[in-house]
Amino acid sequence: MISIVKKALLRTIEALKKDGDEEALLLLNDLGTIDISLEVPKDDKHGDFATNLAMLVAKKIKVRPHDIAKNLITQVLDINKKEELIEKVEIAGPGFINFFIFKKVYKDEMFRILTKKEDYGKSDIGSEKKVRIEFVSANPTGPLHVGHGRGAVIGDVLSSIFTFAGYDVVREYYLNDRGNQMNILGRTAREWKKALGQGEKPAFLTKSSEGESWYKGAYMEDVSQGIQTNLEEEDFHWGLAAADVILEKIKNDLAYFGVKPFDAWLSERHLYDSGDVAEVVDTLRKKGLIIKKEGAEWFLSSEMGDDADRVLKKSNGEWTYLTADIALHDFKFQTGCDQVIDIWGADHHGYIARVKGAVQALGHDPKQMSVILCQLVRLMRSGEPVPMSTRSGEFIELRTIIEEVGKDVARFFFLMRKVDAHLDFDLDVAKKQSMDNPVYYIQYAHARICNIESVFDEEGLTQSSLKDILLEELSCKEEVFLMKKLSRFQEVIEICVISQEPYYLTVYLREVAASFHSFYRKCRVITSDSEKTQARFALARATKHVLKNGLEILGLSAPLKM
RNA sequence: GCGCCAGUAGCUCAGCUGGAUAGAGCAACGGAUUUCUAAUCCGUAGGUCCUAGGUUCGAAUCCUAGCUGGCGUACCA
Repeated sequence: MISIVKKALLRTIEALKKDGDEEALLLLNDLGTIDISLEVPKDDKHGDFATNLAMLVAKKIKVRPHDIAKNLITQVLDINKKEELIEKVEIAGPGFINFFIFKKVYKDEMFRILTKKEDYGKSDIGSEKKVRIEFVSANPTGPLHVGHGRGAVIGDVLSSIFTFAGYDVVREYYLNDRGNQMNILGRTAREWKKALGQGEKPAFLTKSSEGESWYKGAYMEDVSQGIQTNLEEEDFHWGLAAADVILEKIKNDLAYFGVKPFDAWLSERHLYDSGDVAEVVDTLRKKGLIIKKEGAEWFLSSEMGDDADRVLKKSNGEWTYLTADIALHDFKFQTGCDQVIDIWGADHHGYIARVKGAVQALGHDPKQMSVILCQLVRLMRSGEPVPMSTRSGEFIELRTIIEEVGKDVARFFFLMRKVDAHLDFDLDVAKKQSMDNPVYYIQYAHARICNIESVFDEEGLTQSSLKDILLEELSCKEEVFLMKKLSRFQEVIEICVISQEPYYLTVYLREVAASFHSFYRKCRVITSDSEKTQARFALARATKHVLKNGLEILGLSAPLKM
């Protein structure tokens, strides 16, 4: 929708260029550097779209904005009048250009919705492009908790949005399945097994264990029961066995949360076994980016924009996690994708510079890699934060939260703030069925439309074909507003892709629902006036498609009844 | 010390790349239901946009300094 107007503007500028107008040429040159911005004004007196183009250009070429705007709009009108797109253009305020679109354009868009249905809003901005999105990647040493939930939903929804926008998306999960934590996990599991054999709890739970690490969570009891490994086996094998059990649980919890299945499970252990790690270290060494110092091997990441060098190989001969992460990202780029997106918790932000530095050092374009940092989540109950720590085992599982408030509410809570905003997950609010909980508001709009449809059928009515629906029947403020709102769906999807931020879709769906509820109260759909009924019914059904497509992307149910 | 995120209505937060009179929900107050679902709608009230400077036609938005809160800054994972 918005792109149609933008194209009209660009065509106008092209036409100006052909006229050889000197001023226009200057303008055109500047437009190379200025991105044409078209916004939907808050006040509809300012038209359907507005641009501040003239003011931006005026600044550069020192001509009065008003003159530039005037020049532009005569051309715009000339060129676009016959297309029945732009009805009127005005100059307002300090130099805004306001565009008024023919109402028919919105009606056409409504018909497009009714024709395309579940495909409406799909975009081709991602066609021929491949993107890898890594998310969750929680260590297989414990169940998912609330913080993982946010990353899981953001990654899941972002993947869906990219898919909807035409991208070839690989959803991936990276598994830290080696290293010391596997030993600790294995040791913990075996102690549990031993203790349970004697009908006791393991000793490390009660006595203070100086210098020894354990996973103290109660879940380890169940985990160890699911393991059939011989007690004589070493810690690491116990660790792998335990990790398998835990990973199974993680997968179950993710499915329960409505996260679509992952396309790729990447294993840290595999990166070592395949020789990938040795290879990237070798490459970096050949480039002179690895030095020995204080008994360890350091990656000179400070030469690649990081603020310090980082250890790859510790003085005890073990590799750090960063080393495998470098190999991991090298692998991602080797698969030939256009974009690599990682979703991490905000507590990992110090990691970005060193991984990007390594990516660059290995000859890839760091601009093709982006890291989305999810700010941390604070779980609140009765106005108090609930304390959490994975190691000590004091935390609330994601599954518990979903059981308590429901999948839709839990997902929506994570989606209703921007990813970089701190989030308080208030359990008391989540359980209320009020406007603190807007997921119901959106779903209710959908359910209402479904109900209208069944009444429509019960009354024995049949839908007219689209060409017989009269635009004039949709003329009140609420109807027009809703039509305009619906027509922005695809644009919103594209904004979500560009900003890598699913949040805008939730805001948009809430606006669609609000526009619908206002329309519903003001305009009765099924009446004795059959032409009005047909027109309004078409509008309601179009609304349903947009709501349903949006809810589907967010992984929320679209109930027929509430 | 350094870095990241934040500070906007009583509460929770929007405010997109600098734009027109700073918005929404909750809470408060007043109204709407013989009607396709009131989990709804309409209205009223509510503001030192943390502070101080700066940039310009124009700043909640950008820059600088400071204050407050959260997180990070490991040869942890």
